Amino acid sequence: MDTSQNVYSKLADNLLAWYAQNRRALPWRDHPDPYAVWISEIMLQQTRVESVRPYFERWMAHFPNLATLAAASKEEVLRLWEGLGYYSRALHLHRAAQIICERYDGQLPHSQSELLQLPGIGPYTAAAIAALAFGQDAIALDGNLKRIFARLFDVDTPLGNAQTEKCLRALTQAHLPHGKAGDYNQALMDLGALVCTPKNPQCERCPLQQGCLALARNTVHLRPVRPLKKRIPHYDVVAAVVMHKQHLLLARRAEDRLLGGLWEFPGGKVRPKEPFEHALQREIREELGAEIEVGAPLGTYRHAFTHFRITLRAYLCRLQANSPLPQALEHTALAWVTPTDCAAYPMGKVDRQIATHLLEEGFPLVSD
DNA sequence: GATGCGTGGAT
DNA sequence: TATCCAAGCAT
Repeated sequence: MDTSQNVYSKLADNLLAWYAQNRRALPWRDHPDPYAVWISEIMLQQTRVESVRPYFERWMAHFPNLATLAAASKEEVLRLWEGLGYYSRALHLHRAAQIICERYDGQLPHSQSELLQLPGIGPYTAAAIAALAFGQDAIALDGNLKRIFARLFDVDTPLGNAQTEKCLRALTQAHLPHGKAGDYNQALMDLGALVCTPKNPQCERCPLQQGCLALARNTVHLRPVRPLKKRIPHYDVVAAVVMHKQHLLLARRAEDRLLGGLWEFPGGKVRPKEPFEHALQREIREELGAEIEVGAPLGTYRHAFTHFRITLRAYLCRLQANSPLPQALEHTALAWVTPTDCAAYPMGKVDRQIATHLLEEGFPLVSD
C-alpha cells in the first residue's frame, strides 16, 4: 500500500478528467520535442495563445530545430519575432540556442537548475520545460494557476506579494498528481483560459466548482486580488525620415533598451513646451551628430506601450548642406535604405507603419 | 523588491 | 476612448 502523497487528490482527478475531454488543440502540442516546448513557452510569456499561434507555426517552419536557430542571424530572428513584443525574448532565445549547442551538444538540459542558467529562462519556464518536455514533477506557476488557486482557496492577499506567491505555490504543489505534472499544468492553463477566466468566469461549467471557496462565498470576481496599478504617462515623440541621395536613414536600437535590436526612424521625446521641429533637430544632433532641415509632416501615430503612451509625429527631413554624415552615437548601427528594403529590417509597430506608409504612398522624390 | 519591457483583443 | 490584461524575465 502506498502511503505517500502519491494519491491523487479529488481536485486533480476532476481536473484531469475535464482535461481529457476539453484540452485545446494547440500547434505546440503536436510537437513532442523539448525544443518546441521551449519555443512555445517563451512566446507565451505575457502573450495570448491566439497571438502566438501563427508566430509559432512560422518559427518552426523557419527554425525547425535548435541548430538552425543557433546558426541564424539576430536580424533573421528579430524579423520572425516582429510584432510579438518583448523583443529581448527573441535575443535571449537566440543566445540560449548558441549556448546549448556549445555546452550541451545541442540538447536542452533536463534539470531546472541548468535550465535556469540559460538566458530568458526563469522559474516559470524552467518548471514548464521540466514538466511538459521531461515529465518531471514541477509546478509551472503562471497567471492561470495563480488565478485558479486564488479562487479555489479564496486567497485575499494581493498577487506579487511574497507571502501570496508562497501560499499559491504550496497549494498547487499539494494537489500535484505525481508523474502527471505535464497534464496537471496544462489542464490548469486550459481551465484558466477556457473556464476560470479573469472576467466572466464560467463557474457553472467548472469541474472544480464543488471545492471552490470563492464561488461559495461569492468572491470569484474579487479574486485574485491585483496589486495597485500606477498611472501611465504620455509623451510626445518625434521621428525623422532623413532623406539623402535617394535613400532614407534607419538606425538600430541598443539591445538592452525598449525595442532593443530593432530598427527605427531616429528621433526622441519632445521636452515640455518644446516645438516639435526643434525637438527633432535636437535629437538628431544628440543621437547622430548631424544637422537636419525638418520638412513635411508624414503622419501622427498614437501607440501604447506597457508603461507609457506616445503620440509620435514623423517628418520628412534632409541633411543640412554643411552637416556631417550621421553616426551611430547611441545606436548600434545605421543603414541607408529604400522603402522596399525596409521589409528586411525588423521594426516595432509604429516604425513599421511609417515604413509601410512610405512604400504605399510612394517615396518622395527629393533631389539633393 | 521595484521597475522596465510590446502588442492586440475584450470590455 | 480608456482600461485591463495574457503561459515572466532581467536587472
